[in-house]
Amino acid sequence: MNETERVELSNLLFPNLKHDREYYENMYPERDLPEGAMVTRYGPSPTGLVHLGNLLSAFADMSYAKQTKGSFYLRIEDTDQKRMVEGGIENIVGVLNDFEIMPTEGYTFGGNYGPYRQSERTEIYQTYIKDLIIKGLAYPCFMTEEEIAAIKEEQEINKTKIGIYGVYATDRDLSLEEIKEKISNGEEYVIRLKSPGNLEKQVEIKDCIKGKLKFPEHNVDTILLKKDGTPTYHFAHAIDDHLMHTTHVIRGDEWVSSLPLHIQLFQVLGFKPVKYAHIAPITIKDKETGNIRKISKRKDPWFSVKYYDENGIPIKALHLYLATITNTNFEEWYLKNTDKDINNFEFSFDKQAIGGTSFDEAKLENLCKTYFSRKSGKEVYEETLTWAKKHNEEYAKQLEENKDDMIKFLSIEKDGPRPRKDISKYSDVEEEFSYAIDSKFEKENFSKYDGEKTYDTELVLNYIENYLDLDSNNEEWFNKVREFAIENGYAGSPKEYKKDPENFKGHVGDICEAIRVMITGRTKSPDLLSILKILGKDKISKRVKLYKNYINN
RNA sequence: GGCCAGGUGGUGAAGUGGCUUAACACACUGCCCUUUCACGGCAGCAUUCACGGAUUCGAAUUCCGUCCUGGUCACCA
Repeated sequence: MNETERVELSNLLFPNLKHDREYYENMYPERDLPEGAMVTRYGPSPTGLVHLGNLLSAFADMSYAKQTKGSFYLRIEDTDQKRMVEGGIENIVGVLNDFEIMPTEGYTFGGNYGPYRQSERTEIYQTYIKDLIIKGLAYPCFMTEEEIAAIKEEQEINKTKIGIYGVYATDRDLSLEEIKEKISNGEEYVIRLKSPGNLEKQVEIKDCIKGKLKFPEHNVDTILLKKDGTPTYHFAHAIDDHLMHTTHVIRGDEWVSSLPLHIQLFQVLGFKPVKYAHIAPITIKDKETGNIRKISKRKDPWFSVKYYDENGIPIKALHLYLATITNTNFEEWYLKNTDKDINNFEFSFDKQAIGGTSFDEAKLENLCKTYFSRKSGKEVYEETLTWAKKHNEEYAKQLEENKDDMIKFLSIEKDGPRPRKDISKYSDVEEEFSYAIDSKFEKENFSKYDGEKTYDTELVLNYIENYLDLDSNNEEWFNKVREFAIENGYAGSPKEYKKDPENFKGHVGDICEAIRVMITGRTKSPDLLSILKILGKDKISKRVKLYKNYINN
C-alpha cells in the first residue's frame, strides 16, 4: 500500500473523527512544574475491590509526587466494559478518600488534562490510531478467534514464540482492495501494531527500581484497538501518559514483561519516553505449602482494604506500614525520629525492594503500637470516638458521656520519652480500658477477671479508710502502701519476701494486686495511683463493695 | 516451555570486592529494672549469605552452571 491508499484506508476505518493528532498535542501542553517534579498517576480499573497492592502503589504515587511538588492524578482505566463492576468507580474514589491518599487532579478531582476516564477518550485513541495507519505502522486484522487459537496451538507444538508476528501476521500486507472487500462482507476486525521489532536484537531498559533490564525486542503485532473500537491497556497507557505528561509510571511488577512493548509503542508514536518504576509484589508465606506467594484475596484478610477500617487500624498507621514496604530504610528513620511525621521522610526509588516484600502482621501491629504511643490521650480519645461512631455506637456513646475521665485514663504514662505501648488498634481501647467507664464496669462486673484467687476485701477497705491519700505523689503513696503492708504482716518488698517467705503473708505487690483487681477487674493495668486518682474515693469504695458481692455469690 | 526477575536468620531486611568474627527492626528466649502490665536496659538467636565451580592476596558482593521461588506470555488491566 502506498501513502494515498493508506490515507484512503484510514478514512474508511475512521470516517467521523473531528480532530487530528496535532489538535490534541496542542490541547495538552507541557506542565508548568518545578525542576524534578514528578507527575504520577494511579490507574485502577473498576473491575472489583481495591486491595492492598493497589493501595501500596497509589501510596507510592502520592508520596513521590508530593515530595517533589509534582502532581498525582487519578485515571480510571475502564476500557474493558465487560469486566466493569457496578459501583466500582465510586468504590475507588471512596477508598482513596478513606485512606487519605488524595490525588491532586484526576477523575472527580478536576484538572486540565482530562477527561480522566478512558471510556470518555475513545476519540483521542482513534485519532492516534488513524495517524498510525496513515504512517503504515498499524493495520486492520480480520483473523477470527478460532484462527488465532489454531496458530497458538501450532506454536505450542513447535515450541516457537506464541503470538501474531512475522509469517503468522497474515493480514499485515493485505491490499486496500482486499480490506475493502472484507469490510463490505461485514467481517469484523481489530487494529494491530505493525511491530518493527526484531527478536534477535536486545532492548535495554532502565527501571527506576529494578535497574538495568535487558529484553529481546518486542516483535508481536499486538492489538491496539479492539473490535469494539476501544483501545487495549497498552495503547491507552501510551497515549494517556504522553498526553497527561506523566513523568513516572509507578505500577505493579506484573507489568515488567510488557515493558518492551510499551517502549516500542512510545517509539512508534514518536513520544518522549516516560520513566518506569515497577513495585515488587506483596507476598506471604503460604501456611499450607510453605511457598512464598502473592498475597491473595481469598486467603489473606489483610489483602482487603476493608480489613483495616473494620479492625480499627488507623489510616496513618497503615501509611506507616506502606511506607516501610515502599522504602526499606523508612522504619529505621521513623524509630529514630520520634518527633517527625511521615511527610519529612524522603522516599527514593533505590531504597525500594526489588524482589517480593513479605506481609508481616507482627510488624504492622508493632507499628500501630508505636503510632498510638506517640499520640496524646486526647488524640487517642478523639480518633477512637470517630472510629467507634462508625463501628460501635454503644461504645461511642459511652465515650462521649465519659469524655473527661476517659482522656485522663488514656493519658496515663503517656508523657516522657518512654510512653506506654498497649494499644494497637481502636478496637483495643474498649477492652484495655474496660475499667474506665463506670457504668460499663458495674455492668460487666468482674466477668473479665479470669484468675482463681480471691482477695481480702476487709484488708483493702481498711487500707482505703486509713491509708489512702489521693493527693500524694507516687513515692509518698507507695511508701504508705508499704507501711500498711508491713503493719499487716506483709513484706515491704518482693525481695524481702523471697528471702524468707515463711515469715510473711505476702508482699506489697500482693496488696497492690488486690487493689488493682478490685478496682479494675484485672491483674494488669497502667499505673495504679493514676487510676485511683481519676476514680476518686467514692468510686473506689463502691468498686470494692461490688467485688465483695461478687465473691460472695 | 520461552522471556524476565529474585534467592542473606523465625520474619522484614542492610550490604555494590577488604571497614562484616554480616547493621537495624520485628518476633522469640533468658536476665535486670519493677507494686502488675507496658516501657526501658543487657544478653542470646545466620561460624555464614540456595548449591557447585571459576576469577582474586581477599567474594554475600564479579563470572559460569545447577536448583528453587515469583511474574508474564488475552480483543483483562
